Formats: sequence, structure tokens, C-alpha cells
Amino acid sequence: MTAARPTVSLPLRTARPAASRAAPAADAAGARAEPSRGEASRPEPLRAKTPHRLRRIAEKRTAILDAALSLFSRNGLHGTTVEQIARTAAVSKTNLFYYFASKEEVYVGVLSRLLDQWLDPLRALEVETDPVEGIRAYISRKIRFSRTHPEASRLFCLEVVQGAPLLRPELETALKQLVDAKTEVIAGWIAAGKLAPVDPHHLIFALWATTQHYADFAPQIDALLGRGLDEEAFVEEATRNVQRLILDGLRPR
Amino acid sequence: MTAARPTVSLPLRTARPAASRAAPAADAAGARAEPSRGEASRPEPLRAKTPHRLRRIAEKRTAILDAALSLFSRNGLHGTTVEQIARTAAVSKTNLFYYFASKEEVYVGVLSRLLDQWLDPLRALEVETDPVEGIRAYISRKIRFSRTHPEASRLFCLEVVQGAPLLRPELETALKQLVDAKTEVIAGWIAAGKLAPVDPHHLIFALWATTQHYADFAPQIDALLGRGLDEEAFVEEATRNVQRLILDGLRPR
DNA sequence: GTCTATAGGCGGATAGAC
DNA sequence: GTCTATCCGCCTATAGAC
Repeated sequence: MTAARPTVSLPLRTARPAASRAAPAADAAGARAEPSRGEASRPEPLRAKTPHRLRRIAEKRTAILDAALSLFSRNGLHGTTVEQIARTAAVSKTNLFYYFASKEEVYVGVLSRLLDQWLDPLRALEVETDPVEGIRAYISRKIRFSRTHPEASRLFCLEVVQGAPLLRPELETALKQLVDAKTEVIAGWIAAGKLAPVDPHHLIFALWATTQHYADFAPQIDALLGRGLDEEAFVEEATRNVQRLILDGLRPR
Repeated sequence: MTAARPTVSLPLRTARPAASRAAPAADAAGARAEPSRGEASRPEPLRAKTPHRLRRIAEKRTAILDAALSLFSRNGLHGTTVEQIARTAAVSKTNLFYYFASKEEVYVGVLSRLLDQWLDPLRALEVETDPVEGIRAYISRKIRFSRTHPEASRLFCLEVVQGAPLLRPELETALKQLVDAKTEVIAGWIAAGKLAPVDPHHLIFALWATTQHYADFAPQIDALLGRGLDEEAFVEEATRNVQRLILDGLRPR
């Protein structure tokens, strides 16, 4: 039965519990902590861990998550086997199950790192900026993100297209909060006559859509042009065109 | 092994062979014919079929494809079971296998109907039109397509994001041909000074991206606004905003 | 912590009667 | 053409030794 979706929840970047965790869930370097679900925790050696051990553990978890991101983004949750993830991360399948209780826990782990990264460019959109410069820079950052994190962009897309069962709560809280704040910024710019009166939400959708398109629909673009974001010149070309279109529109001035 | 992708090819709308087909592959009403692959055809009763029987067969195949589209678009190829498709189409699993040799053949069948529909709005973009009106109408048609065929839009997205292994050949031929023709039209408009000088390919990408976004990222939009394309007022609002943005841009005139 | 072996179930596909 | 019964491989997850 695949209709039954994961029952695991996604506690990304809610106040970090700061306590020592159950299981080897010691993420380093910006990675999120794992949900400490009630029942059925991992074997868990209870004695204190040396910093060194913690680092080793975190590295291994990160390697697994990296491998998983790459595979999930190409084949989806159900199109990826634990065996593949393990092989790609250079660990044994059994060993992977020592670090993650289930395939879906790996999937959740990958998703939680995702949204955070995905939101970063938007966070940088500030009131103080000149609107036109702000938008221009945002487009540039977003396309650059599509270039440097194509797999993250694609997996995010896959997840949302399929209904975002896991991400939903986060979209309604963290994302909404951020978007609400930024739409106010934009509305302010419009009220000041610095931008044409476009609905801020639809503007944000258009920005997301046009910039992510280069990562998400890369195969289509490659089929049509034989080029893609791996080519620096194409990155600049895409950026220029999107900026031009969004800022000045099609109608000749 | 899920890494090994389907080996079936996608012969959509290449000159219809017009001959009677092997197997019950008698599609009616705009549906495409099935690939007549060399080996291992279906049981196939060889005697002539009455129009009535042909219709019954076509109807059943269509019902299966419809059910499959709906499920594939939500759960992906690997996230959907044949059992689910059969149940949704109100046939038995065994019976489904009478009409389609494998799950992947169903998948291919769904995809072949897809691209054709997906291309229709672009076909309607004509030289004779006034550029601004032409673009405006195209945006409207595309968003309306996102509304009336959300599942098709999403499955197309899913397939392309995952590398378009099956669609690739079609993208490089049928799609490319059409896009090449239309970029010429657009280039002509620009040369005539009727549109601002934007690269026609990037313009098309922006048009696709902004309009499909409303179908593909519907869950995200719903999480943010609590609205979607099912609401007619929202369709109009989205259309207006995208038209405005693409045609006139953000910078105040 | 890491391994070998294996349980256990799901799901795609076929056999063969009717 | 449609059904019942069933096969069998693949894949998640665990047991238990080291």
C-alpha cells in the first residue's frame, strides 16, 4: 500500500531542544535535528559521546542524507531503494538502518534540510533595499541557487507537486510567515510608487516560477537548446532575461 | 531494481499507421495509438472487430488511462500500484493486464496523450495576431489549461523533473520543432519593434513557468493563500497579474 | 558499530478455467 | 474477455554474531 503516506512529522527549525538526543542523531554544520519520536527509538548507546565520536556520526548521517537527496530528486521516494542510498553513501544497508529507523525517516531528514536552504534567498529581501535592485538581486540569487542546488530544487518541486504531504505544515507556518512579511515589504514599495501595482503574492509566485524553472525543467531546456545552468554563460543569460522581463515587461516602452 | 528505466519508446503522433493494430489497442476520441512493439504482443484475437466492440475496448482503455493519470500525477510511477489503477478504473487487476502488457505500458500510454494536450495552447500562437494580444491570450489559455487539466500538468512536471527519460525523444523533435517555429514568430515581432528585445526562448520559458506554477505548486499556493484555481475568481486574478507582469513589468512607467 | 543471514510482505505478472 | 488462484522477485527491516 503506497497510498498511506508517512506518518512522521517534520519538526524543522522549531526551537532546538538542545538536550542530548536519542539515537545517533547528532547533526553538525547546519543540518537539522531529527524528530525524537515516542516509541521504538534506535538501540542507542547511553553513555556520553566524545566530540570526536559525535563528529563521525554527524558526518555519516550527512553523507547518507546527501546520497539520499541526489537519488530522491531523480527517482522520487518510491523509486529509490535503501540499497541504492547506502551504496551511494558508501555504507552498508544494515549500517544505514543503524542511523535511520526507516527509509521515510531518511526522506524526512532530507526534506528538513531542504526548506531551510530554499528559503534563504527570500530572507535576504530587505526593506532598506532599492526595490528594483532588491528584485534584481533576488532573481540573481534564486537562479544561482537553482544552479548550485539543482537537486534540492527538484526534490522540493517533486514533493510539492505530489501534494506536499510532509511539507504542508511547514508551508503553512514558517513559509507563510516569511512570505507574509515580504509581501508587506513589497506592498510598501508599491504604495510608495516605486513599483507597478502588482499583487505581491502573484509577484512572488512569478519570481519563484521563472527562476526555479531552470533547475526543475532542465531536461526540457536541454532538449530544446542543448544548454543548461552548468554553463556559466547560460546562467548570466537566463538571469539577464528574467530580470529584464520581470522588471520592464514585454511591451516596448 | 528501480534505476533501470522503461525501455519502451514513445511514438506519439507520428504518422498514424492507419492499419489495424495488434492487441486491443483501439483508441478513440483523440487518444493516441499504442506502440506496436516487436516481440511479445498481447494474446490478440485476430478476427475483425465490429465498430461496437472497438468502441467498448477504447472506452475501457481510456478509463484505465484516466485512472492512471490521476494516480501517477499524485504518487508517481513507482508510488502507484496496478491494483490502485484497476480499482479506480473499476476493472480487475487481471483484466487490466489484458489491455496493457505492463504497468509501464500504461504509463507510456498516459504520457503520449499528455504532450499533445500540453502543446495545444502553444500551437495557437499565430503570426497574424497582434503580439500583445497574442501573448495575453496565450497566458490566459495556459492558465486555463492548468485549471482544466491539473493532473496532466503535474504529471508532465513530474516526468520532466525526473529527467524525462521517456519524453526526451519527443521533446527533442515534436516540441523543439514547434518551439523553433514560435520563437521565429516572436523574433519577427521583436524585429518589427512590437515587443521589447527579450530572447524568445527565455520568454517562452517564463510563460510556461508562470502559468504552470498555478497547477504544479497548487499545494504551496493553497498553504499560503488558502485559494486555488478551482475558484474562478482566482483564475481571473492570476491571469490578470501574470499578464500585467509579463507585458508591462514591475518598474513603474 | 558493523557485519551476515534471513524474515516477511508487497506488488507485478502469469496460468488456466470458464 | 473476465475471473480465481498463485507464483516469484524485490525490497524493507530485523535478528544476532562479532
